[in-house]
Amino acid sequence: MSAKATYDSREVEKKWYAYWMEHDYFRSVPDDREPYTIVIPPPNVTGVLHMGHMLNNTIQDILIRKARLDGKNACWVPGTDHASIATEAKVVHKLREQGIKKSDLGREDFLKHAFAWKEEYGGIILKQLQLLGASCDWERTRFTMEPKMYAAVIQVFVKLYRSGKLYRAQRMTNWDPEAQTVLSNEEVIHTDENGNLYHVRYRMEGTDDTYITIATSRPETIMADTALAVHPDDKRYQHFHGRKVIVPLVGRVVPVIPDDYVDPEFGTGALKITPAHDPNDYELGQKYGLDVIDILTPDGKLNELAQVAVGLDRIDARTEVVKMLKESGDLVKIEQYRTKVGRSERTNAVVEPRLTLQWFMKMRETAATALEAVENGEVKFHPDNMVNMYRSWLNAENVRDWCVSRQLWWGQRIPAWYHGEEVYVAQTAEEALEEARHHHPGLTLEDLQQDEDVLDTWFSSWLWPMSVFDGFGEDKTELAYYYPTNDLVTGWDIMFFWVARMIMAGYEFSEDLLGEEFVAEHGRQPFRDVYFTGMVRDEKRRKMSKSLGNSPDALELLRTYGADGVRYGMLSSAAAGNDIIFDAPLQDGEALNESQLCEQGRKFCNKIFNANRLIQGFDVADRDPDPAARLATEWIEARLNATITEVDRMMADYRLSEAMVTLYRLVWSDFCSWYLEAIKPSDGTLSRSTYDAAVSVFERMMTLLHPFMPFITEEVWHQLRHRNEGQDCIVSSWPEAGDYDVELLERFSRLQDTVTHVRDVRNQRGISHGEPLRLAVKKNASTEQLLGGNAGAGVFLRGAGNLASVDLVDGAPANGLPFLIGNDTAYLILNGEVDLAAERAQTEEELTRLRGFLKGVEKKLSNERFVANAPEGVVALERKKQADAEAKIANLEKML
RNA sequence: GGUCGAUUAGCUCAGUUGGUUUAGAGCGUUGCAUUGACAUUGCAGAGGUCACUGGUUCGAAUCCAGUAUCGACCACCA
Repeated sequence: MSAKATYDSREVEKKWYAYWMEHDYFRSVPDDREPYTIVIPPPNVTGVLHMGHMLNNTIQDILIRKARLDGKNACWVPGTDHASIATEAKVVHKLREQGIKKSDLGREDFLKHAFAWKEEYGGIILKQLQLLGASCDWERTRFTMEPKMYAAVIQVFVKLYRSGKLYRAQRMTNWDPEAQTVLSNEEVIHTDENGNLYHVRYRMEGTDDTYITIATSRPETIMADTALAVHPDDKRYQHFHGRKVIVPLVGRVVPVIPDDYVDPEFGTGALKITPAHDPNDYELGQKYGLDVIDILTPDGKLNELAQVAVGLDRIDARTEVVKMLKESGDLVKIEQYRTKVGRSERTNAVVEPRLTLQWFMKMRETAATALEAVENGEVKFHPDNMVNMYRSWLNAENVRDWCVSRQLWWGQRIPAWYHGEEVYVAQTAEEALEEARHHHPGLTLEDLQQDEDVLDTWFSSWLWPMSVFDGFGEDKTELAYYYPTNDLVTGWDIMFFWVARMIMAGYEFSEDLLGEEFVAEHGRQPFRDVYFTGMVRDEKRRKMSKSLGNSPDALELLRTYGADGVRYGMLSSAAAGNDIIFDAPLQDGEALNESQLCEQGRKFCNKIFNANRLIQGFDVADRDPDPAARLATEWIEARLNATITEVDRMMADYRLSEAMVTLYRLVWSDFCSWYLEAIKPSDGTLSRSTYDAAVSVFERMMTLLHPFMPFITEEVWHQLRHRNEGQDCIVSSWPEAGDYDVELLERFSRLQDTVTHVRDVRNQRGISHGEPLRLAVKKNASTEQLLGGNAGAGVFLRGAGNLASVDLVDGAPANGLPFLIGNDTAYLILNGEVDLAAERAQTEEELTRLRGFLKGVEKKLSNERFVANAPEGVVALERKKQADAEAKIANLEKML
């Protein structure tokens, strides 16, 4: 037995993690067992562990450890994502600090820097996951930019191009002027921001004082205006139809177009049309054949076409243009206005609509397939109401083609080679050349120009469940064994980015890779179940993010509460899909928050640790068990089996949080508070059979708890039986739920109620627990069953309630305080006088409550339709309620 | 503007196809307890007309409709 009364998580965690690694317990290779597979949502290679990671990796670890205990071949594949724009932004930033500009470096040198950065910082997060206890197969660690995965991406691009799903087009796209790349719609975050609505007047051509006033939030783009628009029915502006107006500052003459796109209610009812810098205006421009005048440079400055404010950043240009408009008298007024501004998810730069030439993937058909997969249950969502969000993303009206090219260097370079206007898509330059030579026999490699752009990060992530098993390589053994994976655990915020696209990839490629026969048998889906975790938010319900600085230090948390404590804390408030609120630790502890839950987890570890110390401290002798211990042992076995049954059901339904809380109560309340107290011997010596039973129950509880709290359970598991190497909790078996005696559980709970009542009486009357009292129970068939025969019940009551005697009697004893055990009368005999009046009042209060209850039940039973329609069992139950209440009332009345 | 979700004890939340003695947990709170597992503790108590209004049903926290409040997501309103 350890001398310390406090559990030291750090030492234990370090020891067991190293031990598990040494024994290769996380390792998975294909064999005869049923596989159970999870692929990690690969964190950004330069990422640092935050609360969201802790939550979702805890859940994955619980699932994988449970599967391991179930005897499956559990395989959890870890890895990192190259996160093209996020990482490139970081590298650019770092280089800038060193005075190096990305453009001065060139692609190759830049990539050298990027890889150096990756070598230095990449994978820190994976080390941090180990501190959490994550039992990933680390030998399988993958990286989305490693050669094999790079090759898979290229292969897929070529295939999709050849099947006609990829195309290149000039489109209005979201441009990040800081990263100088295009963004997908999903990478743009729209938020409400304060802005101004500028009212600017345009003079009608050929007049001196006829003006039309428009409202715009972007005055700096008026130099790119190529028209004005008004609603055709708007009386105010009908005299402008067919006329031309003059754009202030630049003097361009542009037409006024009537179009019902314009909302006459908004602003002034007149709208400037700037096709180059607004998606809607672009549409209108297309419709009316307007010029597109792009006045912005790729880094968001005004170019020569703007004529004024040239060289200024668009933000500064706005100030300048407003000043100039003021001076020219064309600025009518400025209105305060709250507007949506789109910012880049990664750089936070204000996104500019910009006409660019990009690669797109056709989504309509693919999205329909992916939607179907979830609708028909081939992929199940937990919680299942997430399907609604998924549906709204993927339905034909909302889905748009996926812009897959990015103007970055850190990523898979698009395998397209150009010869003038011609495009050759192939795995390699040589293949592209070969193809090109069909048309131009004399070409050489120098004549072909590879696309400068790389692919969207998600264009590699969507292959993850297949590419981690080298599914695109020659050898399909691994893919055929592990695919489809079982569970995917991720936040709902990347449902479209990632989950949907993996499903698309699964349906798009699995048959190619594995064959018709395989997919007919196993399906095409990349995973069968998706567990959506909630977002971890702070106390103001803001999403935790580094930029807000509102995320607690994950490593500090692990140090303070231990991995088991943190895992407990993360999970205990995290029902699937629900956001969880995580506060920074509070000094006064007034409100419950997540770190308090971690504290609770830490206390739980300590409780387990001390329960083990108690058991280890018992002496054991070969003798008959104490009757109370025998009864308590039968009971705890039944409780354990009942709990396993419950927990099994919860785990199958992905109600992990509930399962853990159920086990918490079993350990703390049932096992420690009731069972251990019941078997605790007065002389410190336990019968062997009781000791063995206690150890056996404890051991099974440790296995049940192991997926949730792996370290403490492994530690105690070993100490309990002084186990040797190789006999380890992590690879033991999940306990089977045996049959249990419901009647026993019910009987024991009546005994517990009796004890509670005795303690309550002591509390109320200030009778110390040390003072023995006597209990007399009215003798009848039911109480004889409860207390007679098996002497254990009486001994148990005597011990737990400190009663000198427990007797079955016929009459009411003197100084007896009557109360009910179930429906039966009992008397607690005090050593002094009994305050009859107070007792009477209490009894009467109880009587009133019971009579009310009985009335309700009787009303129900007197309802003929209830008796006729309700199932037999329910009616019988109501009858029993009625009989019980009547018996209780009769007993109470007699007491009075 | 559209869609989805929430509203249960002071706080944070469970409540699994409507029915098990008239709702559960943790924390907080109140009272009592301290020399051998644990004060990172034990025992006990108080605390809820399940947002509101109607409806369906023999029966509703649970299903339906409406109202109120809050939240999330999507959407091109300059």
